[in-house]
Amino acid sequence: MATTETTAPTMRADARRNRELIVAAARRLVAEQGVEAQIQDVAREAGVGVGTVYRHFPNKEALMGELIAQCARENAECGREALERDPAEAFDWMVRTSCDRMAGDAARRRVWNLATPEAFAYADEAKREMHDACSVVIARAHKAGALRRDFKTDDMGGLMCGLAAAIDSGPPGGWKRLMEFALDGLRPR
Amino acid sequence: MATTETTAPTMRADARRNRELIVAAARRLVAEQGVEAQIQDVAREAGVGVGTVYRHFPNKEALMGELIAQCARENAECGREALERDPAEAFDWMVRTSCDRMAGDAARRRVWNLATPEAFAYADEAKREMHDACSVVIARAHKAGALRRDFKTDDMGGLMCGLAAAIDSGPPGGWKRLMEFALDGLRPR
Amino acid sequence: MATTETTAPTMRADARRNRELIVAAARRLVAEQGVEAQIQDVAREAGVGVGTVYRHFPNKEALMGELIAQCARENAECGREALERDPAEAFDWMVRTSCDRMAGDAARRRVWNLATPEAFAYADEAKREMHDACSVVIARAHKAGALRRDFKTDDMGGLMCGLAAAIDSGPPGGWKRLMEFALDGLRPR
Amino acid sequence: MATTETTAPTMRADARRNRELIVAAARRLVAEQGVEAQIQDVAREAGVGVGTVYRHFPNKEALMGELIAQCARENAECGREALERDPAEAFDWMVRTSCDRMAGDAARRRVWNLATPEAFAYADEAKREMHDACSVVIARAHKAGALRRDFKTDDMGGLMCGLAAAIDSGPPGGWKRLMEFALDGLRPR
DNA sequence: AATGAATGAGGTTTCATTCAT
DNA sequence: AATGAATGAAACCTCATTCAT
Repeated sequence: MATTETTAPTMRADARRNRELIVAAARRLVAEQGVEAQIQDVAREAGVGVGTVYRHFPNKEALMGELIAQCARENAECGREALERDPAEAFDWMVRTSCDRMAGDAARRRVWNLATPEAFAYADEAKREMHDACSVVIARAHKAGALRRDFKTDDMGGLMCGLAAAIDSGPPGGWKRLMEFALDGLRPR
Repeated sequence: MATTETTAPTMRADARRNRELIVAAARRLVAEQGVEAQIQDVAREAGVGVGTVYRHFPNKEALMGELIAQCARENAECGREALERDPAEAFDWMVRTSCDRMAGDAARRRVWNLATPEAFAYADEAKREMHDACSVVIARAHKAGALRRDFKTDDMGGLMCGLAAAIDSGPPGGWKRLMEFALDGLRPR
Repeated sequence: MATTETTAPTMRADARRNRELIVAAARRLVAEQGVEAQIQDVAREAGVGVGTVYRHFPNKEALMGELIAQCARENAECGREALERDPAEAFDWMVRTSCDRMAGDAARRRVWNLATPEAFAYADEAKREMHDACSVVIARAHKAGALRRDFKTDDMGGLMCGLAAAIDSGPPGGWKRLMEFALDGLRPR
Repeated sequence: MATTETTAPTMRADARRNRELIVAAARRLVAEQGVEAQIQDVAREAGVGVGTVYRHFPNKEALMGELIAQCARENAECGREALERDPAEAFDWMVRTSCDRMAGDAARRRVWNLATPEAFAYADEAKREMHDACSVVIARAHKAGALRRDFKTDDMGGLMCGLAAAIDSGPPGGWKRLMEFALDGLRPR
């Protein structure tokens, strides 16, 4: 489960702590400023030197990639949580919960629309994890007759990116209606 | 009537031509590289000097703002075109047509998710124009019973931003199904 | 004669002046500190901004390459001056004069032993010019019986690099005896 | 008699071994990359941590100084070996052998032209050792009439630096002719 | 004694903007 | 009005050195 991109269990305790501080700091700054956030500021916010950031991430793209990976993992977790619910409602719950969490965390939604392709490459494994988790929820929803059969797992990316963008634009809270419209559109006729 | 953002009729013919060349060049580069496109490159692509770019736009944000304004005006135009259609189908036609055009022109969709708030400020008037055009289409669609009454004009921004993001992510053409799902979701139950 | 690496005659007068100031400043600093000399310092020494250095040279290697090219051209010039002398003495004169000039200008000797291969690549044309000038001097010296026939033009590089290194090490002026020993060794037995 | 620069006999066996591993690693890397070689890489190549490098050498210059000292000692050794030969040929043998060994070991020649004065300061004792060994060979060669009387021990440095530079520049093996020219030049007329 | 994570000054390079020509 | 050379703050990244483990 732990990968090279993830906090390795073999890492020294203080190094692991620093790595987490860095990612958390980056996430906070990306929430405020988008991917324009600067490495110097990330370092200061994390309370470490720039060199420490570069010890953990070879360059800025890699750090952004880790942020994407983290958000992807959180979405995957959201999908896994959904598995404990009634298959007829799990898909809606997953989408609503993901949106709620994106609404409460600007980094979590901005990362999808702002990062470069290179940064995305660093998050490949996490994206697969997210994809896998969603595909189970979607399959069950199909079986329960709660989701249009022509909605495929590959559509999830576009859906969530779209909702992320919708949350970021428009007035606060205005996205909720849009999300419900989308969910309505996804239910079998 | 003419504002600083619009091509002033009092402008010398060659100046107006330069302005148009600059905006067109910027649009081409933004399509390729997003807002990271550099002024220097815009100038070269337009066949003018950087100084000329700055004669027409006080800074980069203003140029991006003009791009946003241009795209907003195109969407407004799309709304006005829709008025010539059956009110029951005009809204869907407007959304489908806008998406088609965004799909064929990366600048037209990226500009919404990448520009800074400052850049958006430069496009205020055009946004109002877009808003006005859409609100007529939406009002007629409501009256024709073709659109949920709880979909408001203010939701258009989020909808279009969301669809723009969906087009940019996911496989080519994959957005079409998502768009239809969204339109389905917007029809009265 | 003018190449892209050379001051182009089409360049604006002030730009050409700046370019020359930059190269001269770089040469002074390389004389003092070797290729470790910093671009910031070169800019300050030249009285221009860093950006101006980078407008004229894409990167540090290119600037060092221009220094190498300049020194190579000066050596070529030295070879051409030698052609006005008695072929029996021209080779010795060329070597002695080049060494004298290297001794009086640390950059002119250090550049050969300190620069990276990438920097050398920028000076290819100038090196060819130097090679061509030397080969004429050498051919005439061979014909005049003033130079061992087994000394080839391709040996010039090693000879001059060796003498440059010898000048830089050892006590001031001590290189002169070494140079004369070398010249003695190059005369036919 | 043992100095801080030399492997102290009081050093623990494993410490002495580490010191040797570090110097050997440094030499390998300097052969490849010159003095630009990084301490981090030296440590990895030696199979120790950076801290261990700094336990043995106060700073990078000191490590480079030890490399210079080592090469100087090897040259001194070469001089001592020459003492077992016919005084009439010993000088030539010493020069040829040193060049051969420099040709086969890039570090052994680069160290002379790339190191800083500070690094050289660390190698003072070894340089004296080299100087002493050479002066005996030279004195005997003078007595045997095999070497110009105006070639002094102090010229050895310049000669060897020059030959090192000549080996490094020019085509592989091309230096041999140059070296023989130089030796010819050093024989009494 | 050894390790390697952390530091941060300092390096190269970029690019929005200004201004002399 | 147009040009493009010049500017320099600020970005990213490196690496010799220190220090907690």
